[in-house]
Amino acid sequence: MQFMQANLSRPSGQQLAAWRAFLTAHARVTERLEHELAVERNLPLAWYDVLVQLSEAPARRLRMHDLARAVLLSRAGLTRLVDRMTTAGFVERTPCEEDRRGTYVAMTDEGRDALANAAPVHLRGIAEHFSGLLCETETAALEGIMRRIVEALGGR
Amino acid sequence: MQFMQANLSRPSGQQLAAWRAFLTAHARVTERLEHELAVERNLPLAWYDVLVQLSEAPARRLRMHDLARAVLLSRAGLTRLVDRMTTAGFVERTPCEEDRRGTYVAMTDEGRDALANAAPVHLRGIAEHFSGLLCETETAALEGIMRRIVEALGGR
DNA sequence: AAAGATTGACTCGTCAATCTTT
DNA sequence: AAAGATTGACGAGTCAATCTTT
Repeated sequence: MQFMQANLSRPSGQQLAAWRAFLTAHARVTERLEHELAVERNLPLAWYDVLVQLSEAPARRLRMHDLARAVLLSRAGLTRLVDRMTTAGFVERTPCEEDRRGTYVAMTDEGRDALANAAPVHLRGIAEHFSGLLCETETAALEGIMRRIVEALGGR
Repeated sequence: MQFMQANLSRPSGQQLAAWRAFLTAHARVTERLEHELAVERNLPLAWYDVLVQLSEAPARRLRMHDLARAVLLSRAGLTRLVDRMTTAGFVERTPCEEDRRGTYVAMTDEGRDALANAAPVHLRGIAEHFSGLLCETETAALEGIMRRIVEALGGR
């Protein structure tokens, strides 16, 4: 049955084309969304992402470790990002009473406002450059494929 | 007919889920491929990308401007990248005779060898973490969707 | 010893300004 | 004046080492 086996170590031309299209689409869309948010609301996408994660967390706060996982950033990288966002007044650190090794990052009211202000721009961008281009079937199929890829990598 | 219109400025929950899955899948797959190439061949993905672009170009060379477009990097960023790759002996700059403002970047034999050495690792990674997880129909559908997205953004 | 977080040194990429050629 | 490319100053992220708490 060897002849029926897909080649596991060499993507076909068609498969490579899909891979490249995937990379290009991601790069173009994210750079566009990044640009729109920067120009219209003066907010980096990474900041927006942090604010979203905090807004969805219980009590609007998360520990550094959990926040780092959520935003796909190393712990060291997140420390710097939170430094900047603290200076800007969007978040604040509070010591973690039950485990004093930890630190909570909590969204301030100012951070809440910044998120509310930026969300329409970002959501409009997603609709315009991504989800608005797919029909319902495609959206569902795409999500399934992407989840499968994440899970195959041990997607926590 | 207003009630039949999709909401163009607010993605639905399903659409947002697809968007997030897309972002996560991209981040996880590229970080894995980057890591495999770094560990097994000591080659950054950006270097690999430059070598691939040059290998596909006529006479194995491209002008900085065209190379920058191909690898999704600013011109300034590419200047630094080519500096490093020149030091490593993988590419070399040659002045452009017909338009002396320009500079050609050409792949050296050493660069050719590095690419040949790294390609199996990278292609195996793509097969294992991406294309091997999709059936033929899905691959074609995905490519179509991604191309549509790129084109909607004015996909040069 | 191990986990959570931070810091220092370093790498990489970007913007704005500059230089050369057209 | 405009295009191609490079440079300086800077912003941002990573690794390894460090500090504190468990």
